[in-house]
Amino acid sequence: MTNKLNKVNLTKSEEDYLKALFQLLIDDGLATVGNNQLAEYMNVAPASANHMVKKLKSKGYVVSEKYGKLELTEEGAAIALKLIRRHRLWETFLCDYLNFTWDEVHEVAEQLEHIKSEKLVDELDRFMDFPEKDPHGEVIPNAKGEYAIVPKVTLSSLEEGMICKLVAVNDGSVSFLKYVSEIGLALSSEIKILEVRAFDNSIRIQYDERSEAVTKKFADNVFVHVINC
Amino acid sequence: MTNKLNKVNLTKSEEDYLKALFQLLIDDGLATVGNNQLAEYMNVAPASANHMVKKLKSKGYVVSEKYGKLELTEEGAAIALKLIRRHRLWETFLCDYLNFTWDEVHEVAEQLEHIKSEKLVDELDRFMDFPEKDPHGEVIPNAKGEYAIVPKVTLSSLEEGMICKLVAVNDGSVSFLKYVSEIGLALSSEIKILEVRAFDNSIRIQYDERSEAVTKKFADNVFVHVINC
DNA sequence: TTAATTTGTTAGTCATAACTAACTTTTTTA
DNA sequence: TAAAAAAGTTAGTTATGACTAACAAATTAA
Repeated sequence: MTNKLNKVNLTKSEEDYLKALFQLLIDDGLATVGNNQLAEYMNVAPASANHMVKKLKSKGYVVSEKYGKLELTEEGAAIALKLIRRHRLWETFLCDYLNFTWDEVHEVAEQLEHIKSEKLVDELDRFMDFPEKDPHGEVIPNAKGEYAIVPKVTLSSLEEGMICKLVAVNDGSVSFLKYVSEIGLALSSEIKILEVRAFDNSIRIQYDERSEAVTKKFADNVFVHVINC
Repeated sequence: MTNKLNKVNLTKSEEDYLKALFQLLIDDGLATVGNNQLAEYMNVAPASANHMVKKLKSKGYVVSEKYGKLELTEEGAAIALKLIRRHRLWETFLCDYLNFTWDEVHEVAEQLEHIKSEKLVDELDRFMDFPEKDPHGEVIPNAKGEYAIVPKVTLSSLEEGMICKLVAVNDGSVSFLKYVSEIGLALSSEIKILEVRAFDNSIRIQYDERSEAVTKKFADNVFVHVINC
């Protein structure tokens, strides 16, 4: 009630930051997100992100202590979810009705998601008969911001031929994290299971333009969303 | 060729000004447009318009002498036409597919027309099977910026029951212009012909919430686009 | 044709949102 | 645990596009 006025007319930038923070925190399943991480994700200098975080804190969308990690308030998360809903609905529209390909939609949807009109997006949703997933397989939140959380599964639980997306990595083991980045894996990497060796449960995966064999222990600590099976 | 780089990435504001100037010059059929007129149309202070005009001149979209009237270059007009095309296509889409009403479309189309993607608008055009007019009866320019110019007719040439839009007034007679504004008529006013009196050719017109009787001489100097007959 | 009005311009300010550079705090690691 | 590295912050600059206030030129009217 007190911050109803604040909600009106967020700038495109404010919206982008809230969405980015949401993606880092919830969608990519990271436990903590810091200022520099947000800056890197947004492709801006740390000072720029810091400035915006201050602003979003003063407006009640972000919470953090000085030198501490960032969190979204309920209001902040609600806005981010609204943007994600719009983004995914537009992507679906572009692919299904306007002959856009998988790789062309993102840039345009990034612009379309900022159009201010509740009616526009809800009518678009109705026009397409309330699709549940976007062209990348991501779940589209409904008008209330509700969406089915696709449970994260470990890479080790998949079978040959399945395709998945890396959404998180377990624990704070430095050597493990180093290993992950050294072999070129990153959040959002798309991974295909080429082969599961029965005798030791090691698996051969393909991602980007390379393939790599990893142990079960490694795969136990990699969380993915299944895209295709 | 030399200003190909300039063409890339106009800001939303630059686009808005070019479109406004086009509307004033060509669409509304005014002979000359000055800085303050542009400012008023854009709802900004004269200084703001002046500043932007300078910028657009330096980029080769506008031509004018100091203290002189404003004109668009071919490049400037082409950009304006592109925006008008986008605007009218989106308005058509909103009305025909997303259940928007006549009066709801404008504000949203104002936002949508700035989305940067040639493919988006051309595919939208194809999806709707290349509509020729928008919901307000305005002609939609094609992908090359070509459009049929609806000839301007005088108010005096219309018959009872016809509805039209005021798009221009003739000559520079001050008393006439004062008369026009004193009875509450303005550019874009929507006028219905209530009655044409045969004995002196005077006509009774209705617009906004009022009706007024005007002489043939008056009606000879008012140019309109016919909306409905 | 001079005075008044309108129109156009310039100068300086403000907010947004980016930047670099310098600095402080926290975390890591040697 | 002390030094190095990483992470976060602050201060000051830049560009865009608004604004007001003051002023100059052009047009209109007395």
